[in-house]
Amino acid sequence: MARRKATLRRPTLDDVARSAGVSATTVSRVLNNRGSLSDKTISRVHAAIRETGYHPNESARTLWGKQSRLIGLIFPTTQNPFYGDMVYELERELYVRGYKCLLCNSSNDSAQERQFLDLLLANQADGMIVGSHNTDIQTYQQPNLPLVAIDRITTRSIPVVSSDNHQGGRLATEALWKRGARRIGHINSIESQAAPYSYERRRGYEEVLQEKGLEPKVFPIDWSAPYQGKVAALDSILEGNPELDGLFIADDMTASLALAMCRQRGLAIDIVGYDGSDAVRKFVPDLPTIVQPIKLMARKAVDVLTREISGDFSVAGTRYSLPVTFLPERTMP
Amino acid sequence: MARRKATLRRPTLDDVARSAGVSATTVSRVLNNRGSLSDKTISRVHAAIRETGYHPNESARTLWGKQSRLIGLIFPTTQNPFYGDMVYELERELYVRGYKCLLCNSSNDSAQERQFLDLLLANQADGMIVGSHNTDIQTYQQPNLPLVAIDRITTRSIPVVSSDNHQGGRLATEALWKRGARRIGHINSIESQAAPYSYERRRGYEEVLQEKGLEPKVFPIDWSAPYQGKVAALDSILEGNPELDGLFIADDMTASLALAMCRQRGLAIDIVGYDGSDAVRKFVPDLPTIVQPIKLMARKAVDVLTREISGDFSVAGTRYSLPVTFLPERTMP
DNA sequence: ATGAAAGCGCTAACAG
DNA sequence: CTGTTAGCGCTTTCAT
Repeated sequence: MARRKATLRRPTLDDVARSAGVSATTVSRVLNNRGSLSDKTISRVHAAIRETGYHPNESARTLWGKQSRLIGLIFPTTQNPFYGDMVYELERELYVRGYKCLLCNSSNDSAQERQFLDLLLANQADGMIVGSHNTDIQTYQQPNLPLVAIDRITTRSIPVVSSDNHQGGRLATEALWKRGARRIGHINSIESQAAPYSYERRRGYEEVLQEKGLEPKVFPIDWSAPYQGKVAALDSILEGNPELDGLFIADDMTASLALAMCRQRGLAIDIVGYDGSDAVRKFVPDLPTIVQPIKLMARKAVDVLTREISGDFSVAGTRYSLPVTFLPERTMP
Repeated sequence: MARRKATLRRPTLDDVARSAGVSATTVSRVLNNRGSLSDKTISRVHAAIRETGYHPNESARTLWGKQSRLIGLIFPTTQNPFYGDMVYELERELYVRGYKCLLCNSSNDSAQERQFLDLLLANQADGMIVGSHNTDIQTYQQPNLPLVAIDRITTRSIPVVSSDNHQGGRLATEALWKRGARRIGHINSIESQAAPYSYERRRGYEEVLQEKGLEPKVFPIDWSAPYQGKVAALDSILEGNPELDGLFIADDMTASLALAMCRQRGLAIDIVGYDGSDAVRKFVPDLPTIVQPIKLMARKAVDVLTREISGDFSVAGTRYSLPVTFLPERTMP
């Protein structure tokens, strides 16, 4: 069997039509506000709709050939506040444009990611927004598949929306300089786990130091290390470089930890982080950081996606780099 | 028009059938592994599927009467780390059981929430998991609508999964006592914005103080106040009650702010928060807190939901209270 | 072991 | 202004 039990059957157009004493077509017309209808019919149909508790069946609509108005959101995990923010803004932006979101937490696992792709294709998704890690997936190459990448995926032909990482690196470093730091170090992820554009933050940092005639000092750290490991790594940096009076740390998580450590150890090192998610700003308001324009990025991503959906693929391969800002720590009065 | 342009048309069962030289029925059988097929046919169909780049159309399947395997997740916002965690765990748990998630950020707006309900009904969602705020929505009363609430909604007939708020209040207060505090205050939300079960945290707190023969001191705070307002409110509490040496604050966000303020002001007040989301533990590892078992709650919610989906509504109205734990601050070596 | 045909709920030509 | 009819892609009797 498998057929929905009759008792659970939801009312259909026909049910409404019968109840209103008109044809299904007429009901459909009322629902879609198409053609010309008499006021009497309209109100009768509306009454019948309310009576029967009718809800249009989107599957049938989609099947007929319309858009599904379904967008896949593929991100590592909403557990990460940055992605939590991004997914939130994307969903909001898509909602007002009449799209709904299928949430796909890929855990940065390429097998999982591939499964989601199939799933989305099978569900007739009109498009996808991807902020997941894997660059090597062929499936993304499907022609005519509306797709936008957030800060990842360097494949030509896929438009990318990201924050201006280079400018972010510059801003962070300049802020540290302006605030008086002269021995400014930079902590970033180890190469293997670097986001494709992460090195640009570093480039911004190095540029500014060069302009000031200072020596860059870059320290790679394993970002996925457990707490103890991170503390140890930071400790060795701090102890091995007692001259440091400023640190640009390319990730708020690590930056907040470093901030706490410096406090506890009585080190006067000025620290600037990166990301500026809502959570960081609330939980660690005393951490100066570079804020990514998450809302803007979401809006731009949706703009580009909808343009693709409407058949305009001229955006293919374009990269949109959105402006970041420096947010100083909040002072407690 | 409206019809998908021919060039964008995705391959259908018929396309595969033609390419494999069999009937659509046979292809369907291969896909669903039903009936008896010859090995030759099977492999030929598989080849054709690969060749044509075929993906089964879920809309058609759903339309035919099967389940949509779609679950609606209605939560205020994934921007909040607690919901970010919860939504992540729910999605993961549902995924392994073959369900997909439609993400609905309701912003605690009841109009928005109602719209999502319609949307989910229209999209043939098999069920919903709701962690949003509004208790007064009639639509949730739909009979035979598989629905589980997380920590909200007190309507009889809807099963609720929550953490053991009463026990959490007890644990927090007992921890403070054990760590030496004797003048223990409690900060909670003002009544109007209280989550339905939030008062239970307070009850736990009051109980323990009573057992110890101490006087409870409860301070209500506007949780949605902006930074400055919250600082002011906390300040007036701290200044007005200099005898305090312990504070149980029913929300990590406020707790972390209070922690920072006490530090800056040199006040030796032991603070315990509530929630223990992944983000808090990473950003504010030095905040002792009561950890809600988010993963467990997600699993339980999905358990209950799937039971409802399979027609077993005996869980209606049941409340599942899951155990919380006290997590001390991480010490920096 | 395979195919033909009917129908899920909806929409859009085409009539009237 | 409204109804009739066909068909979207798929699954399943019912034949063969």
